[in-house]
Amino acid sequence: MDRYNFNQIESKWQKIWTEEKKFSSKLDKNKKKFYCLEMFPYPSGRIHMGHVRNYTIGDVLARFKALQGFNVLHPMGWDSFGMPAENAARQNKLDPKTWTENNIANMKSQLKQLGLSVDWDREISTCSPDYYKHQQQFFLELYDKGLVYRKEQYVNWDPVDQTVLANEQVIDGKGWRSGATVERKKLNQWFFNIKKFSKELLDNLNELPEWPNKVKIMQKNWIGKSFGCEIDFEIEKTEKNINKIKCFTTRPDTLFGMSFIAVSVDHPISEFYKDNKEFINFKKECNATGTTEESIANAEKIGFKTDLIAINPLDNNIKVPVYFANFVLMDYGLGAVFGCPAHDQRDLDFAKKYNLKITTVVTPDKKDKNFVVKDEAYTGPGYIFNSSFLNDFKCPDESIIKTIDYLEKNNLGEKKINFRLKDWGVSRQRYWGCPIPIVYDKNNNPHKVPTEMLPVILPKIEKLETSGNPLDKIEDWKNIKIGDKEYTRETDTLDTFVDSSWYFLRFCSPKNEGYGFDYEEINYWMPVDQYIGGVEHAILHLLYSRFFMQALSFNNKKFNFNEPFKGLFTQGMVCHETYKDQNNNWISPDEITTIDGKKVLKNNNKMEIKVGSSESMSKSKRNIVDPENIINTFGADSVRLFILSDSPPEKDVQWSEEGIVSSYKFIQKLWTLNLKIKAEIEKNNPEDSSENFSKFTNKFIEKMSKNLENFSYNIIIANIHEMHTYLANEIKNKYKKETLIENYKKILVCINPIIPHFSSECLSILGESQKYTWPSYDKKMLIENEVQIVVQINGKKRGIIDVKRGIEEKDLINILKKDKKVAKYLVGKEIQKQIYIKDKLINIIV
RNA sequence: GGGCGAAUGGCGGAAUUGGUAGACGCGCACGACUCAAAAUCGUGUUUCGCAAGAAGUGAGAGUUCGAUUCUCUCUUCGCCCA
Repeated sequence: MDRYNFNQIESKWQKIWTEEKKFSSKLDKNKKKFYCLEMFPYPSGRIHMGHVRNYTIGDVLARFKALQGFNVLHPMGWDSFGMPAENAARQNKLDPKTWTENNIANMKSQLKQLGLSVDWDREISTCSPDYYKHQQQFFLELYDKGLVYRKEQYVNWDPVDQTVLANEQVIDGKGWRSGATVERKKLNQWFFNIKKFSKELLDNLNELPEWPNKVKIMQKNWIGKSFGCEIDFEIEKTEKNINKIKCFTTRPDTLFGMSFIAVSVDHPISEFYKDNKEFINFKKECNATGTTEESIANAEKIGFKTDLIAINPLDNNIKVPVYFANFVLMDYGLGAVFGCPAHDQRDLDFAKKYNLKITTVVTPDKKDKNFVVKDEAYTGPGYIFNSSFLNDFKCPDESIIKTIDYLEKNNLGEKKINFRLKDWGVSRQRYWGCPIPIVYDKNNNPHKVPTEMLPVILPKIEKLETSGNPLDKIEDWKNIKIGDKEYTRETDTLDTFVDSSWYFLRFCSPKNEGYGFDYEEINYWMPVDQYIGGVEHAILHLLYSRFFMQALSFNNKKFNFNEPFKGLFTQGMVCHETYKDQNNNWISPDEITTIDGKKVLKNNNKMEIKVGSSESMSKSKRNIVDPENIINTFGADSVRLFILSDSPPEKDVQWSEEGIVSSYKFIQKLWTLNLKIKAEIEKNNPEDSSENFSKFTNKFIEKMSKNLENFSYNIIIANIHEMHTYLANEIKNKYKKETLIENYKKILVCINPIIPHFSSECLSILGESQKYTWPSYDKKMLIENEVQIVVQINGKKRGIIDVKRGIEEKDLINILKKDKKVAKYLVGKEIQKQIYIKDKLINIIV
């Protein structure tokens, strides 16, 4: 019998789709649109299984929606700026542009082999001036709106390489390349004022019901709304002319337990200590720890005692020292907090180290007025005591409100909502990124690059040095005359997260010249109906994109949507077993073969392999399977089928040899079935009773429709297996030609989103052009006349009986009394109670 | 330390609003075809038991006629934040 030649058939259909521009999309207001978007890839050179999974999930949905009659937008592009290109350039002496372009060409052909229904006419690449010129325009637009500003900010500084490091380049406090201890250094950098939209970004999460809860919670925590108040602490007179320190706190009710004030080393009052040698050393010590929140949290809490004394506004007799402390950050709240050691572990650690007073003011038990905190801060609920007028208030809810009321009435402080979210630093001291369209005059004042001089093109670079900021060294690019005035360019480039914060808008009108997008197009296509990608972008990328929409629509009423992604789906990772040889070296799956059920080294000595746990594919563990090899061996449809089959898409999936082989075999089986059906059609049987077949087809369509909507793709594969088993048997019943064609066509359309090449081929054999649409099903036909009723005696299953739909309880009992299997449990017993769920189940209590 | 989620055969995983636990696949076993193997096809496969039957969804309790599903306590694992 003929084998299914996937090679020939898949390339045939891919060619047809390309030539017919089957997936090109146009604005059409008479049609309902569906914007299906997967997170675009970084062009690293080769696609990996994670891409295969991501884009298969999206493609299934895009094809399904297209069959349902939606006007589908399903674009693809390249997130093509970023550090790997620079690193590769240094290693391979190839410039980042060429390296990136080669990679894109390569990955594009790999993606095309998967048979994705992508509109390639809309392809974009963020490193192309056609793209980033609009980004520069947006930057200036935001600048004009006051949403971009420049300020000094700490960065991770590698003193050997003379370069700024990203957080992930800092390993155990050392530079990843030089190994030098990383320092904190202040640099002038550009910021997007994302904090301004904290409230909107938080509140709008409620308008995103199609987002996973998990992601919404992560964003909520990241934005970090906290309710509290700002309190003015009077400072006792010194020669320093400091009258007050303002602190933010969420626990004003513990004010009577206060024993110190801690301020950031960058707090304005540090000006008064800038000549103090000990303070300078202390500040240096603080800066020696990295800039991540984690490193600061894990660092030992240290303080520098000032000569200042603060007075408790609720009780002027309580006077406490003021410290500079390493755990207070200037960019959170006001850069100053008061310490209440009894009810905050960090404050307690600090107080013990510096021998400060510990006053307990919250007791878990209202009657226990002797409760004393010693080694562990008490942060739970309870009642206030030792606190004058606050005594006996319930803590925290009641007591906090009462304290704030008091402070406000007496002008000592005010209620305040604070957000943890920090402004987005977008400057990167890198070459391979979007140039920032700013120039500086001789006094170092920033100016916008005039619109007519955009884009600021990234200059070609001959050789990338290992140290310093590359653009800073290209003198003839850096120095520029505008009119007759001389300027120097901004030599930092934009964070690549900026590139991906608006690409979904560009896809709507990728060739629009004057502006980043066309309003008519985006107002038709946006928002993205279904966005699909890895959960690792749950916070930054998604939050930045949401911010970008806020920023663009700030003082601009031309948008008819305000959130970019209506639906979000986060898929799981692709995992594989890990292997080690006897010497504990990682072994790649390619080097392994199975003999007598044991995994051994293929080539050398047939040495036995240790099989480890399944983990996400990574270079370091060598458990990577290359998609291109797999597609060439088994075909795209087999790969699509397998990557969807074993786990629900939102969970991790384990790649396995057996699995892909089994998918490949299944496609062969489907082909064999197809040939049998074809033969049966040709027989032209005279008559049949087609009711059962139609019922099956109806049910199949219903299941496929439902499971496609719900992303239950793994169940869909099971449904297709069941369909195969059913049809392989059913076609023996000599159906008429018309019956066979009608039902089989519908079934083939249903499997089209999953295995499009196979389905298209079979449909075309049946004479179908490509104009087919998603079949509808008849709800009436889903109802069976015969139903199976589960019979339980005392809650235990004792049998199943077939009866007519809609049978009455009395009649059912009578039948049961005669039923061999069930009757023996009823003989000589009295029925106390019976529960009947119509057409489903009866439970008899005896 | 806090938040979120998960735990079901040898394995991946199914199971509407609480109503037949183990769909489908992998693996394994047996059989057919074959000189033989591969491929293919068929049958079986939660555990204990010859069987009748009993037990069974991480552990323990609870609600219920009935719990994988709801509630509480605990254990382990994963992710995020600190």
